Amino acid sequence: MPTGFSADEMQKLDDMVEKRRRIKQGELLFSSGDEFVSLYAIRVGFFKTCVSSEDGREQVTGFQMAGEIIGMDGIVSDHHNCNAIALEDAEVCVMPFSDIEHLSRELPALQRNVHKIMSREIVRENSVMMLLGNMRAEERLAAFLLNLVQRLHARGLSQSELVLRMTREEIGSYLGLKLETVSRAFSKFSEDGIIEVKQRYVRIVEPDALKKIFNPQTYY
Amino acid sequence: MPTGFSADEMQKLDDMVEKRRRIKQGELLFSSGDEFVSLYAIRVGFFKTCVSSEDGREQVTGFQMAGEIIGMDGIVSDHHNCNAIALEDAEVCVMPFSDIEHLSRELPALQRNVHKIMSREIVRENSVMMLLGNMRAEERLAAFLLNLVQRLHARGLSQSELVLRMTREEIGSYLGLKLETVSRAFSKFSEDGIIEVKQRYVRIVEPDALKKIFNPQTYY
DNA sequence: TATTATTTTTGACATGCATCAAAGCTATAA
DNA sequence: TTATAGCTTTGATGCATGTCAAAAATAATA
Repeated sequence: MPTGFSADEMQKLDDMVEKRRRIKQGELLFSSGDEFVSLYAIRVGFFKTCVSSEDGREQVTGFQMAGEIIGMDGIVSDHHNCNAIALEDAEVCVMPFSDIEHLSRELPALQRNVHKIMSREIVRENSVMMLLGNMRAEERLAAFLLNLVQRLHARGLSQSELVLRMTREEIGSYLGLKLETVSRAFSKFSEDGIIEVKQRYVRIVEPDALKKIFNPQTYY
Repeated sequence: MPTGFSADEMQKLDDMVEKRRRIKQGELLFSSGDEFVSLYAIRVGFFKTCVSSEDGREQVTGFQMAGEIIGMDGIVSDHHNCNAIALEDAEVCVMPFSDIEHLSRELPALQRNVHKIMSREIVRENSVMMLLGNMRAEERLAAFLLNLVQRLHARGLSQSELVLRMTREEIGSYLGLKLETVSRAFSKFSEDGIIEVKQRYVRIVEPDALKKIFNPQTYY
């Protein structure tokens, strides 16, 4: 959240985000069909969002970490359109959307922020579409790992080490691959000395090699 | 746009959308990297939006028709993040985003509308992710055709006949398929008597059969 | 009209990933 | 410790879609 607010304005923002909610690993923050009331700012923990078709196929649409906002899918129809599941014990700020709308009429900086957050999600989904539509398995996994460490690094964590919060199956669902294919791609990267993997722990040994796989052209 | 505005408010809305722009077939409304200034409401015509990776692969991220809003990808970074290309001669309303933000502070109904439009785009992209991640070629094409006629029907056009504004290759790019695969799926549907195809013209003979292909479970 | 370019269709073949299966590993509980 | 369940790895095989190629249909241009 940007700064530049007066004390009074800060107070109103604080009031809006005062309510907290804890979600244990495996529990739902919201699910498809729930009435939409609030956006959620993740304080601690890690989530996945997923949609499922009527015949039971599931698509993970994103992984969200601390500092990210979740729930914008619900605005259009006043009902949530996906499930949000905690991949580890988590805590969120509950931000009633009517409060957000009300307050952002007074605070242009907040208004702008809300717009940017939604636009960022649209742009993110655009690049997932590129990934799903055009990339091969190893490119997808490289893109996924690079994106994860980049976001973790932006939160002050390592840019070379990470602990995956999700299973191979969930990664596969996000990347449009089967879990076996994800596992094989991990093994391949490991054999090639690009990463070290031990279950959920991953260390990126050769980030440039990963980037080259993700985007061959830049390194012709 | 919803109603319920006063005469004064309607005037402000009118002022905001007064500027028009014509785009000929094949021309760009905006392209990736352009400074973001305005959203565009399509008055007439048909667009595609696409992103391209540095090594030249292209992904069509959507097809937009009259009455739809385009350009929200630009908000997050103040620069557009995709290309918008007219698939037929088109005309749009230019809506400066600063005006939209300013006015939506006064008009809650407008504010709500802007939020819904962005949320709708997020939800749409979620279902494209499902399509790209989980569905097979014929399911994708069935979903695509059903979505198109549904949107055309909502505009007062036929729910069984349509003229495609895009090539097989563009359909394929949107659906994560090669043009040959799209062509084969069209032929298959045609052989099975589900649709009639003649180049860009398509008539849906058996909508239920299409829905069944799109979503087998509902019809077990 | 003839000519050229673009788009679409169809066939033959190749391949990347899915599927099926089994074993190994890890974590949790008894 | 042993037992159980869940997750991951690896191998063998199959299939849906990609690739390559050529012809047909259509549209654009001279």
